[in-house]
Amino acid sequence: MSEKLFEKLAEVQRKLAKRVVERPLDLSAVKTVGAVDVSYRGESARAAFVLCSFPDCKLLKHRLVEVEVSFPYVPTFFFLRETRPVLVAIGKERPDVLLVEGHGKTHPRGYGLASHIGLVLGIPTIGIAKRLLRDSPEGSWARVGKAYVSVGHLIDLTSAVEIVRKLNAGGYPKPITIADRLSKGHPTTYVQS
DNA sequence: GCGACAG
DNA sequence: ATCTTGTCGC
Repeated sequence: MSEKLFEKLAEVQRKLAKRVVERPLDLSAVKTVGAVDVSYRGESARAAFVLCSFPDCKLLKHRLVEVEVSFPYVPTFFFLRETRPVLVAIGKERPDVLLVEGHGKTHPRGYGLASHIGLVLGIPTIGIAKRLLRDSPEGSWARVGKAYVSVGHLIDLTSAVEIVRKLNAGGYPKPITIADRLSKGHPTTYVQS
């Protein structure tokens, strides 16, 4: 139906991918880690943001927002659907590094949601996903527990893996799990602060 | 039979 | 993701 539009958007992705910065991140300077995840209820998206201390991973802050869905889910164009809700949930928070549910460079065009959020906010981001997409660039991901980890922006795979390992809890990064439950409204599993 | 591209 | 059913693989 809109084959032309998606080819256009794919070209934009390939272009933006070139602006992604991949470099080591000094872990000793990381004091806070943020995480975002989104769930859906009909036409509204519920996005949760959580802020945790690092490396002890204590919940410092959390926020839940509701935003109207503005784009359908189209494989490899996932970022178009979740960018808005994610940005609203993050608000003015700027964690030292942000975990994003979705891919970073492990995307057929090297530019998934995690990279997009990192580029837009200008902060280090890490992509965390449960499955790989077809045609993922070779060596662009690493498995930590059940999670596929990839570079979002302003970090390299080695640093990303190091961070995710320290946050691993039951096979998935704890901050993401908390954000996931928060977005789905499971009060008892995240209530604290 | 119905199919498998993040969520 | 969400719904939903039974169950497991080409």
